[in-house]
Amino acid sequence: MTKAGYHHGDLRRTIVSAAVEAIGESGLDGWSLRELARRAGVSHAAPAYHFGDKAGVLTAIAADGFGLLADALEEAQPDFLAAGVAYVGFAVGHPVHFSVMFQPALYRPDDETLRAAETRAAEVLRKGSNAVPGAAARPGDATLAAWSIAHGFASLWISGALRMPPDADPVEAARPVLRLLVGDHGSQ
Amino acid sequence: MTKAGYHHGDLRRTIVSAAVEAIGESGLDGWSLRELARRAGVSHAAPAYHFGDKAGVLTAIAADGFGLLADALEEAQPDFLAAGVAYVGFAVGHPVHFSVMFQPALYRPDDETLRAAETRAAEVLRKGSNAVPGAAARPGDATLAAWSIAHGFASLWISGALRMPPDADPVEAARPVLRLLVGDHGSQ
DNA sequence: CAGCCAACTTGCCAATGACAAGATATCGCA
DNA sequence: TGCGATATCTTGTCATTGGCAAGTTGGCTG
Repeated sequence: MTKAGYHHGDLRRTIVSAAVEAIGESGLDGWSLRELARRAGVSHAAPAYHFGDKAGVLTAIAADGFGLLADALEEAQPDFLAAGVAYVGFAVGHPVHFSVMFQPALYRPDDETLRAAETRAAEVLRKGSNAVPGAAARPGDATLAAWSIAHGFASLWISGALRMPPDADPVEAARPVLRLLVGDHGSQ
Repeated sequence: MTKAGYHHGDLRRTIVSAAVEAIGESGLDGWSLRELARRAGVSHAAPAYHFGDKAGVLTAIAADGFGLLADALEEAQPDFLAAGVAYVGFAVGHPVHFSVMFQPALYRPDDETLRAAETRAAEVLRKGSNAVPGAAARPGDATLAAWSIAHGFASLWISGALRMPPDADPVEAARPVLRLLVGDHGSQ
């Protein structure tokens, strides 16, 4: 609900973008509110007005992230394998959002905007998880397995633990891996 | 190679323990070198002598973590499902180590001690991964899948994203989930 | 045009990370 | 035993930061 056209225009969004960029460059604790203010050309306390503190900025990033993730997953429906691949694609494409999202200690998990996006993303996962072999017997486990393998692959890729060649395509690398769990059922 | 019996005795280990504890209480950026120094009863600059900076402390934590992980995995050999369960058990039992380990931006990935432990842990994964169905065709993918599902489950559990009841046992919850990938082959 | 309020700014303080220089205890060695 | 070398720790310092309080600006409304 940011009203555009004030002193700066849309400082809120500017700050979030700058934060994502800064974190991408210098890591999760290589940024400061004051640096964001400088980048945006405002005074050192301006960010605090919109976000309160650092956790506020990270809350906004996480909320954006869950929104983007939900979008990506919904677009891949109803092909569940494609949804898994999309999960990895989102994570690798937005590593800062992804990293923040799954460290709730960094932000305010009870934020309203955030929880809405979070719920939306979780729904897509639950809906499509019956494509996993053996899902009928224990549907909860199938959801967990699918979520886990996509999340794990994405996390490991981002962290660099997989030591892939720099030009490797994470999305194409993920597909055969996810297929080992989901099988060749493909859609539905 | 810390020689014990100096002024403090074993400040290096004391600081690492205090850091793990502090991070566990207040999160990854809720601690300071000065706080660790106070807890250990030394001057504010003492930690810097042993670790240089914050990244140095986190490097030590990550190295310890990879060592502990390698121990846990080796103990579970040759049952690959058990190794997966052990992976989750380590992560949930040492969430601070686990979180740090897979955020290389926080520490110095080229540290010697660290790389040794890291390599040892990676070896165990590679060795046992042929228990995954379809592993013969694409052994690399089977390793990735197994690592991903265990890593993903652990990460999601620690982050709280799974919204499990507080008394739930992560290790027992993981077993049927991992079995969906590994199958009932059990050992070797 | 008068007042109101959102959107900033200015000023401030304790805490921190990092560095430099000094102090001290232990150890090797004559 | 004594002495110097060295690892370990302390003291002092400085720029930077997060966060708070209080002031200011500029558009909007009635």
